[in-house]
Amino acid sequence: MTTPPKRPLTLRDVSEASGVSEMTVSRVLRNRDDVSEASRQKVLQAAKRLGYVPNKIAGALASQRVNLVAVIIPSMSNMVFPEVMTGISRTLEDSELQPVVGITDYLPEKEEKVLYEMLSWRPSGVIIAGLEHSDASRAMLMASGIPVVEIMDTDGQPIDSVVGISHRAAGRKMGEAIVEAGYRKIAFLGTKMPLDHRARKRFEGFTQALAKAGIEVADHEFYSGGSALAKGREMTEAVLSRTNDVDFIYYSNDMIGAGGLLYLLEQGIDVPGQIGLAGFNGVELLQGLPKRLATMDACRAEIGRQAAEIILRRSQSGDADPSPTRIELTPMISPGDTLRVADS
Amino acid sequence: MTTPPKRPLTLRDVSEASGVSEMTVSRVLRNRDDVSEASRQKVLQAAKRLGYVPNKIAGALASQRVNLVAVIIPSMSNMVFPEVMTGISRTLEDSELQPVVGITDYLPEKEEKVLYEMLSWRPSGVIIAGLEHSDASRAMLMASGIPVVEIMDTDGQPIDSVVGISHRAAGRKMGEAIVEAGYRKIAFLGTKMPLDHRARKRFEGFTQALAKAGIEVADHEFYSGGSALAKGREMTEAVLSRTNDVDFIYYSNDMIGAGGLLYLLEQGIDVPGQIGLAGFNGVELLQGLPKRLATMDACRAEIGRQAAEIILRRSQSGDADPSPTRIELTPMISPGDTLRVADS
DNA sequence: CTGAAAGCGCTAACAG
DNA sequence: CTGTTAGCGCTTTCAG
Repeated sequence: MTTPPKRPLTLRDVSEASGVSEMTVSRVLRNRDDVSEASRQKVLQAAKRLGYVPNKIAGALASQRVNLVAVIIPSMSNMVFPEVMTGISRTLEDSELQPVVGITDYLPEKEEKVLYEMLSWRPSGVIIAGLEHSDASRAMLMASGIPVVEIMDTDGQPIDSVVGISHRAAGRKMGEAIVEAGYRKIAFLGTKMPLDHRARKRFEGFTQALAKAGIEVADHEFYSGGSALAKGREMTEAVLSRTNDVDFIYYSNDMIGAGGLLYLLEQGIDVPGQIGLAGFNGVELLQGLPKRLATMDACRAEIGRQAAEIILRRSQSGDADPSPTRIELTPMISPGDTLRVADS
Repeated sequence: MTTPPKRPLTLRDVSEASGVSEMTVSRVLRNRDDVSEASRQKVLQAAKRLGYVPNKIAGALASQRVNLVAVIIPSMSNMVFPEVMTGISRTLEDSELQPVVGITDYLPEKEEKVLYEMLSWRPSGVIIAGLEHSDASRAMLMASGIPVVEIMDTDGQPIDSVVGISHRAAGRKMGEAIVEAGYRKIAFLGTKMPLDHRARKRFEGFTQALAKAGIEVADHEFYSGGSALAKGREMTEAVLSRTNDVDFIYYSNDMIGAGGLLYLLEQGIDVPGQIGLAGFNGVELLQGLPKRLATMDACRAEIGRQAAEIILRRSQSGDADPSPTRIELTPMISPGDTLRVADS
């Protein structure tokens, strides 16, 4: 609160201002209880008066401890990862650990770069989306010697721990439900993202389920970029004008599904009587649509929570090379109003 | 790539493995060009072989330079800040600087905590949303001695630089356009967020514009939490059932506006003939709705871009106490399909 | 309960 | 172009 300093304040400044040794100042500022109340007050007062903010860089170097958790995700603009983040933040909130986010845009090279950058800060753990990484990334993670939790997906070989759902199974399950409900001419609309492995796996599981019932995907279309809602609309129109008698459309995410739903209702098409619809994710947005789109909850917040929990546990309990954790959550179908209930 | 080390690797390890001095290794790893090609190759090879990742903690402490930009925003789940982030990331992308995000949930205490946390890492600059901060936060920012850019809002006294729009003017402008278009019984629906100062300022500007035309807000309602789309729907229904002959609804954000639009269309109400609508933000989502909601672009990406630009400029050019920058962008109204064009 | 000494792993600033 | 010498600001450790 005195005159703005050119040089940031140090412990020494607080020490001098309070007449207490640097060491004791350090103790007070770290909330250790082996300090007399008198010293504590003197220090706290001086620190506040000066506007001292500790230098974590120095602290971290000296203590070899960094209370940061690197969270590496593909995107922040599609509703799914923000929810994962919420789960992570909530559980880390009242611990020492703090999440730091890196975005990869679904690009392996960028993932590698971001990972390198993050690891160079020596975080206490890494939470990273997906099981597919470049060799270099895998090597870095293995060499880092810190807990690694791969999230979202369980279809593959984890490096260390993993928390997620089987997207293959999710796609299969939805495919089965659709077939069971009696739909037969089924189209698929999704993202043109060769690097979105989870969407791909859902598609694989889906076609597999149809195949088992002797059905082939009647039509499909992939998009990239632009407003997902608008794309869902356009693609739905395109498919319907191209292929006759489509009676179901499976969308790879809720947002394009919502676009399709709006389009069909506008056209006066009976949903789910004439055409059934389903998406994926269980986004909150769906609550506000004219009809609730059938979907499947991807357990996003829960995945975040559990992943953070693992890092937390490990960073506390000595971290004595515990065995990797594997958590596979089971997403449920919400039929909403756009998927006929199977007669049974 | 050798056996996983218990202790993280250091420069010294690379030095020994490559037979080059620590100092030269350091130079190579920082891409300095005052190293012979021979040494460079030896070092690079050894580093890659060992899987060495530099320790930025130590580097930062030694060099007194941290290439991090603290970005402090209220939320990540409402479409507006992710876009700001995109603007920031894009312009920082090919520089040394890296954004690190902190979330405040619109809570001043949390802002204070996050800010303290961030500043303790001694970043190269701070980009922070809004002009309203606790005294302690302002003090920290002023004492930090690093460039500070307050974003989104220009209605107030900045600490240092500022990039944004006048939300008061934005509300006023929309109010004027609505009145000019001939609407007279006007309702307002918004968030119940005493701490969302920008929404409040828009509301103030809005009522002010109406007042100038001798009009009072006919009805209003505020919500908090839940799916914005669903809330927009509910609130719109509530207002219409409570107040007769409302001919315009101004929503404090596009998401609830979209909910209202869907509801009105479902009810077979003529938009904008019988009731006009407008939101705020210019979110991409609107492209997929049955009608394009009238809105006003908040210039989110541009704000992010310019803010980052300021930090970048300052951190490069010696940072010789340059005068604060002030950038006020001017948002334009997009009438879309839900605001009658003024007869003129 | 308090303090002194010795680094943490790296880079600035010099000297070769 | 390369190496040496001092720290960066804090915490650990060990004596009081």
